[in-house]
Amino acid sequence: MKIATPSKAVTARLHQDLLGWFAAAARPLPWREGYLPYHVWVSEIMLQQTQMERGVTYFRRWIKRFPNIATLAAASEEEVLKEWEGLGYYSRARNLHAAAQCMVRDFAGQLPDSLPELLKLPGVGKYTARAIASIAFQQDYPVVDGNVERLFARLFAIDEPVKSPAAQSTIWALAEALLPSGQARQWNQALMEFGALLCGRAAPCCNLCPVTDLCESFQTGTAAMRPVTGEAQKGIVVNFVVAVIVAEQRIYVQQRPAGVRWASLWEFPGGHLEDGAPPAEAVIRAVQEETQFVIETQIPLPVVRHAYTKYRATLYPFLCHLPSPILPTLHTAQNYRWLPLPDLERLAFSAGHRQIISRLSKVSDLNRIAGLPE
DNA sequence: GAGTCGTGGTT
DNA sequence: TAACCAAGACT
Repeated sequence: MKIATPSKAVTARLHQDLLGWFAAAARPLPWREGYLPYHVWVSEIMLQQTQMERGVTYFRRWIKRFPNIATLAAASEEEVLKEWEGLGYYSRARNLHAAAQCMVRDFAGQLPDSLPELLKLPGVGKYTARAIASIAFQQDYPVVDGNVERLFARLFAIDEPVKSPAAQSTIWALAEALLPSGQARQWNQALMEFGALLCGRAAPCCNLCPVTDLCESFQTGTAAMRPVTGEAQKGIVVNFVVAVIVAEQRIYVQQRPAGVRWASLWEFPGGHLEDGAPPAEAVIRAVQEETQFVIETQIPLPVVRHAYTKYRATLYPFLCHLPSPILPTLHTAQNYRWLPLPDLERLAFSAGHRQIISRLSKVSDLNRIAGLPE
């Protein structure tokens, strides 16, 4: 598709109205208080595929725990993942950690300020590198995120899927052409903020929009049909059995290996549950295969639903214990621990397993079996 | 370049 | 409820 470069008059109107709107309506986000490069970088990584409100919550906690690049670089991976717990896409946290160590090693503990150097950092791609260069360092680079895609799809009536290579090429070219030199920090944020607050996905606030006279979708009544998206993806239903094994008042947890989903996070053992198979029997087999423990009793715990990426999982957790009074030792490459229930708070679990833990404290049988106070 | 990487909110 | 998706990156 071919979209004409906006005229000088249209460009000037957009600059005036969107920058003016942003000056009045910008949310007071924490990283906007001083635009410290470290703050801008962390916020951009956290906000990837993440809603603003959650991002801000995690950001405040993160900055308290890791106030600067040096403290982040010096932290352990386990500490980093614990701070990230619940936010998802955990490679972002590992990349943040690795990039901080890279900055200490190669850039005197500072964020590099050139686009090519930023692009070399793990976890920093086309969007994030330009966001940091423009917002933190006030360099003239445009950004295209989901907000800009949606806003441009409406303003310029882009009628093919915005994620398609052709549309991406068009949108980036428009972003280049529209960028007001010397104002990239405010302009890029203005586009994204406008997309988030006024030109949202579900309900574009056209009645409040200052540029409806320039908006091709508004003029043709197609704003609600933009942006065009690709094929819908169906969720895949999966079921798992999970064993909370208690012995000598401690609970068995193991660390997931590198390179898999939830890498380096902690979990309870278990396995896939075949359709129609009895969960109480499956959990015995799954635990024996994974740990060689032979579980003696299984008490069903509340079922947990956990959706992640394209999967919709149902977890069938069981409270289990071992016949032997001695904590078994494992000879596996996998890291594992036997811990009292309160100590599980210090480890990072996936959201599904964290849900199981949060319900454990309410299970009186656990208190009895584990010998904890009722 | 299509698939994969989480999670909670919204519709 | 099932599907969509929110300041994407990586393979």
